[in-house]
This record gives sequence, structure tokens and C-alpha cells, in this order.
Amino acid sequence: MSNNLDFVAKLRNSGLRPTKQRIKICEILFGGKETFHFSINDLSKIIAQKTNEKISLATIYNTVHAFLGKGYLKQIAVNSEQSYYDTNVSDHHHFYDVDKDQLIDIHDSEVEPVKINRKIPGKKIKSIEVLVKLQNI
Amino acid sequence: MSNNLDFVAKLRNSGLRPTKQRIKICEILFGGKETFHFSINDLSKIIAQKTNEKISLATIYNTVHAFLGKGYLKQIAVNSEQSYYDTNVSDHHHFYDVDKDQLIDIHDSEVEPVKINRKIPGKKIKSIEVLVKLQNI
DNA sequence: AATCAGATTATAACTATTCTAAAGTAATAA
DNA sequence: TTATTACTTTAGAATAGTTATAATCTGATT
Repeated sequence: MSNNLDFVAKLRNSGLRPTKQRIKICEILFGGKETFHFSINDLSKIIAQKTNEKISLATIYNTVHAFLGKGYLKQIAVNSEQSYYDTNVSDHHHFYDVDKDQLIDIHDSEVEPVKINRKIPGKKIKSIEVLVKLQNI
Repeated sequence: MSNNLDFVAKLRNSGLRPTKQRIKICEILFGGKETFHFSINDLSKIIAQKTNEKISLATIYNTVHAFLGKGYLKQIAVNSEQSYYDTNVSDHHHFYDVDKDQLIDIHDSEVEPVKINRKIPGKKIKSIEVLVKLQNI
């Protein structure tokens, strides 16, 4: 289980100043045992619940972008009006419940590895993302 | 090779009035032999090039939504700031060139079928989309 | 403690998309 | 045909998510 000193070290090691806003966001994103999926709007609401001092929306965006850049988060391709992020940065895929607008991890054991038998000249694969859209029966 | 009468019939059969704007958009989207990928912005530019009379942006959105609803187009999940659509509505996957902001079809013969060994109670699979992000070597 | 680069903030700006309501047009009935 | 009606187009306003700006603040270093 992580504590705040871990986050301070992690931030500092990445060249990011451990400000109280970033530490708070680390607690929320990386403090639990579960990985989770969120939009900026989700994160913003959670911060509002768990914190007395407000964190400005600009800072939330800045921080999420910084963490993305450092590889602590990854963005998930969903065609919703908002962007979604995942604290689980390992290669894995997702269910997307279109009715509940909610993402669920698919573990590697639950899907065969995707193999692409084609190469595009001058390009290399950056990532392979599978999105399985779910709807109510 | 399709001609305008085909589009008129197609629209009429779908319960959509064959207006000249819709016919023009059909020509652009479905008139060539190749399927293609576009954003509203792309389509808007192509219409501007190929047409003397302008089609309003609202109509372009309306028409794309109508065609989506009728299953003549499908939306592709890419996390870009704009939505992408595909005239190829069969099950297939995509490369996304992040540097050129461009989509490329992956034919079924080029990828093993994706199998998901998990079910979510009360939900059924609506679609499975694989997005292979490409970057410059 | 003073300094300074980097961070936070409120707010403005921007972009994609949706909404609105007025004017136009295709289909239908007379 | 013409009249009527329902659907469509349109310009522009409104909205939502995100990014930019510039002033203030704060953590790290001297």
C-alpha cells in the first residue's frame, strides 16, 4: 500500500515537483489497490468529494497530461465526447458499456493475443487497443 | 458503379427524403469503389471542393447522423479531438497513423479473429474494435 | 532569507458538436 | 396542377470539453 512519501519520491524522480495538488491526485489515482478508469469530469468530482481545498480544473488537466507524458496513465480510445484514462498502463483491453458509459478491464488471460499480419512501411506499432462495446441484452 | 438513381432509391427506401444535399453526400461517400474514412471536417472540405452550392455544416452533421442510424456508416473509436466515420460498415479493424492523423483498414485476412473469454451478466457484445496505433519509425 | 524556475489558478479562448427556429422543399392529396 | 403538410436545410446561437494566457504563488536552491 502506497503512502504519500512514495508519491513524493515518484514525482520527484520524474522531474515533477511534488506539490500538494499532485500528491492529492496521486493518492486518488494510485492510492487504492485497484486500477481505475476515469474521465477528467470523474476525477474532478472525486477530488471535490475527498478534498477540502479545491484543485482547479486547469491543474487537473495539467496533472493528467503530465502523468500521461511520464507513462503513469494511458489514454483509452473510446468514441465518447470525453477522453478516458486508465491507471493500468500495461497492455490490456477494455469492455465499454455504452449504456452506463463505463469501462471494464479485460485481462490478458481473457483474450487471445491479437496478431496483425501486415506491415506499413516507415511505421511501427505503438499500441494495439481492443474495445469491446457492450449493450444491454 | 453507383449512379444517382441508386442513391435516390436507397434514401427513399430508408425513409429519408432524397434531397439534393443528401444525394450529393451519397455521391461523395458511396460513389467511388473505395471505402473511406473521414471526419466531419474532412467531409466538409471535400464537399466544398466538389460542389458549387454549399451544404451547411448542420446538414452535414444531420446527414452523417442519419446515415449512421441507418447503418450506412459506422463510427470508429479513436481518441482524437474529432469523430471518425467509415463507409465500410462490415466488421473490420484499423490502423491509426498518429503522426498523419489517418486511418487505414485492416482486412479480416490480416488479423486473427479476436476471441473474448468472458461474459458480463446482462450485457451482450455490440462490437469489437481493434485499433492499432502506428507511429513513425 | 532571497531568488528563481516551475506550478497553480481563474478566466478567456478555442474547437467540435448540438440545438433552435425560421425559411425552404419534397411528397401527398385534392 | 395546386394546396397542404411534414420533413429538411440553414445560419447562427448555445454547449461541452479542452487548451491557452498571464498573474500569482510555491518549492527548491543558494
